[in-house]
Amino acid sequence: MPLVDIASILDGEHDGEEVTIRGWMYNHRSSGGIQFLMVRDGSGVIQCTLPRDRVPEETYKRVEKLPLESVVELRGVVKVDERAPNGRELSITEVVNLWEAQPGYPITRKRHGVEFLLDHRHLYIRDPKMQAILRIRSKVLEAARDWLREHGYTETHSPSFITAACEGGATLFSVDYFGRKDVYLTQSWQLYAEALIYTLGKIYTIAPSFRAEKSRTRRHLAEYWHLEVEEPWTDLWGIMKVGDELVTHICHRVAEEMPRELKSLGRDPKELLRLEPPYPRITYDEALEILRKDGIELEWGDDFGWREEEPLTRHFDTPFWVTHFPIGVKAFYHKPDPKRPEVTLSADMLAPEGYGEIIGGGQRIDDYDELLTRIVEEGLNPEDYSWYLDLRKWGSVPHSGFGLGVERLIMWICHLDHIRDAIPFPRDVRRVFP
RNA sequence: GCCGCCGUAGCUCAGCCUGGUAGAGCGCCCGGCUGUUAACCGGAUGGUCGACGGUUCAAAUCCGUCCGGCGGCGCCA
Repeated sequence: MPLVDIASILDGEHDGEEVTIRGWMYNHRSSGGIQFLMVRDGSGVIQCTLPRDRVPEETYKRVEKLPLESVVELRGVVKVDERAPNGRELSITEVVNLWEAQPGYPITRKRHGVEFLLDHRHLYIRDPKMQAILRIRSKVLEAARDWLREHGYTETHSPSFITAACEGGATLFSVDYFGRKDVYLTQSWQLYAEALIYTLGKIYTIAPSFRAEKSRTRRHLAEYWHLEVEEPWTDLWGIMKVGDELVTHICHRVAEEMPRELKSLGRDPKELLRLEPPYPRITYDEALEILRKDGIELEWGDDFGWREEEPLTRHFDTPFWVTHFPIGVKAFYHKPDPKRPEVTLSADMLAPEGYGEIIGGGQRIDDYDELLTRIVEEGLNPEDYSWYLDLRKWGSVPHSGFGLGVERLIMWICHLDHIRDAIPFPRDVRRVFP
C-alpha cells in the first residue's frame, strides 16, 4: 500500500485508489456516527472521513478522543467529493497507527490575537495558511536560483561581519567582535559584490541583511533575506531587464506550480501569469507629476515616503520601475547620469496594490575620482572605503546590480497584509523570541 | 526618534465613563449526535483584573510610574 503525499492526492493523482498517508491531525469534527479528521503533512491538508462501522469500536472511540496535533497513519480510498474542503477526501479503511499528543494544544481554530500567535510562532507555523506561505517562499527562491543559473550567474557570498556602512543613512547593528567595537552586521553585500564581479563575472547571492531601523510598519523586518545581483558590462537599462525577467519568471513558476496555495491566500494565479516584461518605467520626475495630479506635492530632491509611494502604486496593476532618483536620496555609489548629473542612474521596482518597493538598484560609479568625490560629499571617511576604491584602479568597467527584498516580494505574491508572515520566525524592533 | 491604541479565565472580549463581593462566547474535560466545514447541542471546570504606588469606608473601575504588546510616521528592501 503506497505511502503518498497529501498534495499528490489533492492534485488528483490517486482518485479511486487505496493509499496510506501519514500526518498531524490539525482539526477534528465528530457527528456521532461519522468523524472528520483534518490531516496535514508537509505538502498539504486533507479531510479524512471515518464512519463508525468502518473500524473496531475501540479504535473509533480512541480516534474520537485523539488530541489535536496527534500523529496518524491512515489507509483509505481517495474520493472526489464536493463536500470536502479541497474537493477530495480520504475515506478511511484502516487506522494503521496513532501517536497521541498531549491534550491542550494552544492554537485552536478560533480567533487569536497577534501577540498570542507571535508568542506561539513555533506552533503557529503549522497553520495551513503559514504552511502555504512557507511553501511558496521555497518556490520563490527555487525559481530565482533556476533563472539565475540558467542565465549564467554564479552564486557567491559576502561576509555578515563588516566594519563600514554600505548604505549611508541606514542604521547598523553593532556586535562585540572579540572585544572590537567597530564591527557591525551587514546591511547589503554591495561593496563585496563589486569586488567579486572582477573574479566571477555575473553573480548573485541570497542571504540575510540586518537593519537596526526602529521601524514599526508592516513592511519592515530587522533581519530580512536579500536577493542581490551584480554584473559587469551592464548599465541601468540592462539591469532593469534582468529584474523584469527574474521577477516574471518567479511569478510564473509560483503561479504554475503552487496554484492551490495561492488561492488559499486570496491570490488568483492568473494575476501572476499575465505578467510580461518589460514592466512600465517612469522617471522620478514623471512620478512627481503623477502625484501632483493626485494632489500630493513633493519638493524635487526629496525621497519618497510612504505617503508618496503608496498612492503611486495605485496607478499600476503590475510591478513598475521608478528611475533617475535625485543625487543624495540614493547611496553614494550610484552613478550620476552623465547627461544630467543632478540625478543618478538608479531604479526601484515597486509592486502594485499598495505594496511598494521590492527592488532597489542601478548603475554603480566605475571611475576612481568620481567615487572619491561622492564619498567625500556624503561626509564619509575615504579610509573606511580604501579597498572599495582600489577596485576602480585595476580593470574597472561599467557595472550594475540590484537588491531584492525576498519577504517584500513574497508579501506581494501572497497578498499578505504584514511582512512578518513571509518569514517563519520574524525579527523586528520588539521581537527576537521565539 | 515621534504619534495613537491595548493589557480582565487557556483563547477572543464585555464590564471601566457614572467606584460597592468577576461576566459571555470559544477551548480543555464529561455526555449526545451517521456529512461535518471556525460543526452543533447539554453539563462541568476555570481569574492575585500586567506590576508597583496613591486617593477612598471601599479600586478591574479614579490618579501616577513602570513593564509588555499592537498600529502608524520617519527611514529603508
